[in-house]
Amino acid sequence: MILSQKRREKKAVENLWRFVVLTPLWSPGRCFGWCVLITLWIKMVEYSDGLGLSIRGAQEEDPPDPQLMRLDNMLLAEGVSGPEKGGGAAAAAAAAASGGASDNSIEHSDYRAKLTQIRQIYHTELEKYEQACNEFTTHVMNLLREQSRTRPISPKEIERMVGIIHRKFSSIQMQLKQSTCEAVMILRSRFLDARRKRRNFSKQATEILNEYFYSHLSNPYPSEEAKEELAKKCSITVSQGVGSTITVSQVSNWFGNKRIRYKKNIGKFQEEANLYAAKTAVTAAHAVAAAVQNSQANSPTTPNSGFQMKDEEFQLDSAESKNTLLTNMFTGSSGSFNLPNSGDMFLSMQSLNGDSYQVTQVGANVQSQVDTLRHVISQTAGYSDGLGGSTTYSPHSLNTNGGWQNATTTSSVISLNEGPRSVHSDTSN
DNA sequence: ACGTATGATTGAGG
DNA sequence: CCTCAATCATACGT
Repeated sequence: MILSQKRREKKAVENLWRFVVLTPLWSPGRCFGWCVLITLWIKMVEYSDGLGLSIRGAQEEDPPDPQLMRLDNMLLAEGVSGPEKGGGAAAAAAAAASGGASDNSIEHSDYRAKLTQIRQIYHTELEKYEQACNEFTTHVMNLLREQSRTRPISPKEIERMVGIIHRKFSSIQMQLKQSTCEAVMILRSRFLDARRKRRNFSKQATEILNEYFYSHLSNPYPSEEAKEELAKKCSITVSQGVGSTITVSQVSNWFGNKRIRYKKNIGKFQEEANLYAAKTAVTAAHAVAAAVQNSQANSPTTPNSGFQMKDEEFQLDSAESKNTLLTNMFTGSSGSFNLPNSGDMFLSMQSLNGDSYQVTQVGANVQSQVDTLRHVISQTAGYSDGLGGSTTYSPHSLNTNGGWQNATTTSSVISLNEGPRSVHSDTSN
């Protein structure tokens, strides 16, 4: 019941929004229309007065309209009708006051720009109305003066006319203020309700986040610092996108969604996992290659014939080719990955269909790099090394086995618990 | 136009 | 506060 009502309200607001957006707020046509109306009306009053008729009562004093006060207050609060500081500083202040100070500044700059636009329109229109009011007043005064030659016109009558005109114009002003208020409210709802303007993160940002996720698949709970760093990295790398700074809470949201969705069906994400594992593997491979070359200088017995992997080779589209590539890479089909067996490791490789396994023995002298490479092999994630990541945030739901997900996975996860020392690959240094 | 992907929100539970 | 789970609302690809 409550929910449906909520939805109805939402719909109503949406409809209102649509209406207002589709209706030009301060169209010249509207202004002109009002002016024409007023002219006609004044002429009518004039005429009726000339005939000695009275088409309206003479209530002179307006009590201060509470609604107008409200509108004024709101406009003042929003920084629309405030003192005119250059560049809409009041609007900026309003924007800063309404949200986090410097959190998503780019969004707010957009908001500010729109607000200043509204503000400008408001002020120009207000000025125009003022001017029109004055013009009308003088015009009517002239008319009355002319009429005073033919008939006596009391000062009270003039005063009354002026009062009428001013009232009329103030009602128009109220219209303007109302429209402005509506526009501001809509602007707020559009810009401050993040849900309404959901934007996908940039490719690079998701890449970074995915990279972190898949390289910390065993415990994808970034600490606060890690989140901050990720957020920073994402917003830095997003140089070309139309400003989407990613906040820490967005990173949290992202990881929350990712965990849930990854867990929901791992199969769907295997390809992605492979991809990102490959990516980290490539970077690690470069490091390994460098290490190999270094070691080659020391020990010339190490062959280095075929390990000239380029990044572009991983830009293949089909998962199969990626997988074969990886397989080749690790089975050493090019006859290259023969490092001195300083640290023995048995890595099992699960191909994408999950049936055929290839076991290859890889020895590496760089433990951390091997740990990175491990993710290529265990794309379904080593949930088993829960004791990794000593600094990572430990969630409440982390069970004693160390896995962040319950044992509901259907896939045959190959656990490779290589030891207590699980160095998390940290590509960011 | 429709289905999927995805960021954000909500509410429960700790 | 956090996370998870469900859900919403929009983006985006077809």
